[in-house]
Amino acid sequence: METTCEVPESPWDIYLRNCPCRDVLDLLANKWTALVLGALSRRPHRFGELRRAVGGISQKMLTQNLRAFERDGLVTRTVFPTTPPTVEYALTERGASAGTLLMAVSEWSVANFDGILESRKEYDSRVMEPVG
Amino acid sequence: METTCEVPESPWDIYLRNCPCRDVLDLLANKWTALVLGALSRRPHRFGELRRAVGGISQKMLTQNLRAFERDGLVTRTVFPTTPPTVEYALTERGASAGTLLMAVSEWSVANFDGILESRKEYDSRVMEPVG
DNA sequence: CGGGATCCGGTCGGATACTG
DNA sequence: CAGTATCCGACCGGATCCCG
Repeated sequence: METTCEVPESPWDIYLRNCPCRDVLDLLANKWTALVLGALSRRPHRFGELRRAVGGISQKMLTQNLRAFERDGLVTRTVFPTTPPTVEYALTERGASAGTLLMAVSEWSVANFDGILESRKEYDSRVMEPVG
Repeated sequence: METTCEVPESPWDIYLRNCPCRDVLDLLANKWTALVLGALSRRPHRFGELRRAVGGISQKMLTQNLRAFERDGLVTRTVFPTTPPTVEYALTERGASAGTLLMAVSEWSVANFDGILESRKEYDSRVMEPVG
């Protein structure tokens, strides 16, 4: 009874141009993935609830992401036959591990934002000024 | 003289629609970011060397990424006045911490690829078959 | 409420050609 | 070698309308 501890090494090399794993990396490296999985990491959400949690995401993109996540076994979609319909999205075990990883990325973005802003200011003044 | 240990909590909330931190998250959640920073995590690279290390990346995208990384203080760009010119890209401390994070994401993609493929097969047969 | 379908502009990103 | 510049197609993603 272990988790994903026993994956020694796959034959896949993600640095190779046609490695099929790129699909997965592209899914994770998506504009909304980190935020959606991050929100679901806290607790299961209903559709509209999730839409409100992730500020700025459109209904289309949320649907598209959730479908992809469901297909890849990252989230489960449960429909309760109420009126109006209630649909709950929750992370699978696999989705939870991805969520943990990506929440770290989100947190890194927040924690390093101020420093990055300063780097940008310094870079821009270095590149733009001389020519003036 | 501390590193980034003392960042208790920024006033930023990345789940808010107009949070400027989204810029940073978008940079990390880019198609090539994880692979480029991952390659640079091993050791500094010259341009062409890096291009070959990250299979499939075009010269344009590599340049674009490296410029953005340099601007945000993730990599340094060092030019040696040789003929032909030698340019070396290396991670800063900030870039190294981002690289560590993103390498975990790459490794997750590889480690979970097989399981995800099975999920897809099962999902597709469940969704496509019934209608025939 | 939880979507599907469609239209459409903007940007991503590859291919190519040229420079020092 | 290490780029810059340009063209251009693909698709990303928002807005809108509609349905059960």
